[in-house]
Amino acid sequence: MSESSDVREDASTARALRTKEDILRVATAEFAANGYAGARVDEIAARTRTTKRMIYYYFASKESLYLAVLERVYAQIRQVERGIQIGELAPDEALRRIAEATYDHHTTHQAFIQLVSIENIHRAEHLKQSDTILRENATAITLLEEVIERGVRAGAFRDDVDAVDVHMVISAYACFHVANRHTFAAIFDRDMLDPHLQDSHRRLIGDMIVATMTDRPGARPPV
Amino acid sequence: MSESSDVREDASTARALRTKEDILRVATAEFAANGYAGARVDEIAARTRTTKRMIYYYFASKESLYLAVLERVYAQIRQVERGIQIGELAPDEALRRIAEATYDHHTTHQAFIQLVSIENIHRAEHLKQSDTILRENATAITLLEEVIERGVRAGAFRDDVDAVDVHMVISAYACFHVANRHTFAAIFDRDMLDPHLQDSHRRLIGDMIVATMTDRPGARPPV
DNA sequence: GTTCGAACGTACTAGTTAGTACGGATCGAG
DNA sequence: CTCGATCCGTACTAACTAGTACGTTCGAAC
Repeated sequence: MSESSDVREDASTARALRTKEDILRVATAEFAANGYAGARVDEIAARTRTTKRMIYYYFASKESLYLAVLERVYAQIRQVERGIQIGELAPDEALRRIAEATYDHHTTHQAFIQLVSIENIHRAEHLKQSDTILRENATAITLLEEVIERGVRAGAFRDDVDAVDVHMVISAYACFHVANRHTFAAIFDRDMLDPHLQDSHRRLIGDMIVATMTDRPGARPPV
Repeated sequence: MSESSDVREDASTARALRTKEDILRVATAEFAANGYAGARVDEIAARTRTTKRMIYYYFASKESLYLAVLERVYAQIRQVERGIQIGELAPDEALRRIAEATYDHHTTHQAFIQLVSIENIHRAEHLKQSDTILRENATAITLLEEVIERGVRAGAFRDDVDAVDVHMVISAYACFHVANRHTFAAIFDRDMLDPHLQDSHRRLIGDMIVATMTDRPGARPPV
């Protein structure tokens, strides 16, 4: 019985999965583009190949749909973070690689950054409901901890800046490029995501984090 | 006629100004807390000492009110930027002072950062309507240009990072503390605005920008 | 071929929200 | 006093939007 039921479910589930994925893809774009309150369930439905009824069939409510969208994009960045290979790199080059991987992820996943901005406007009240995100998404830190530990032990890195601080600095830089792109471009007439600037901007965050960690503040000669 | 009318207007205007300021103050908090679409005009009205009718009397529409709020907070940061005194400071110390002033402004004006985030979600479409903001708010750059020029001429600063880049780095760091506070705290269990961290976080952005500008990338010995 | 449950579509509702019609208060001017 | 302009409050509406009632299709199992 369970076998036959599984077979039927497998077939149904395949269609259902496609439908759900279709909804999530469209919903991600709609929420990212308009915010939680500004997003329209009718608009999401219109852009899928299914109907609003199906959205509520699979996701129960606008809020649950939003949460599913959030978990999906956080799962994607977890994948990227786990895929960073630092191998035998020296601590400074490892830091640079981590910074560049974060920069590349954020600039190529703009919906993620927009959703994080939106979530912060709402004081992370939805994100706090997701055990998965809270449990799994701090893993970026363990890699950084190991690298920094190596650098400090070798006497190359300052020891008063920890892994969470470094992650904060890198994230801040990469997030800003995407999150504040439009106001920055309007006021300073420079598109931070202009492909012509991409290489130098990727290099800059590496320079910054390495220069900061290898510098001895106070021991520098005056300019 | 114009004189008497002015006198009457002065009296009326005083009351009117108080009412308008009251509305703007409350609207700033409401928009910052809930986003543009999530903000409720009725809620703003309820929190002022006046009524919804007055909001439409003075500001015509929800969108115009939002724009007025935006212009007000941008005017405030202009004031702070113009008040930064670098006097005879050496370029590196001047950079540090500018970074710390930006950091202090952003951490003490969280509504400003939230409104900028919201405005970016909406692709800066409202901000682009404000000639004042577009014309006046790039002035932060001129001070930085002068300082960097001095540092480069003295051979102390690298010359491939310009004033807009430096402003971007400083803003990114300061904005992130406020804008992403809630998701960061939820995931990494660290409140970036914790008063106990304030001093070291203020120092870190100074360290970073000075270390980056005084460093010669590539000329550093390997770790 | 009938049954059963999962997947789906149409048409609707209840509640909310931006915006307004209309009338009233206030106050200086003449 | 009373006129007129500015300032203000109450009560309403038109439009929108999340969510649902109800019916249909489809495919596998027996």
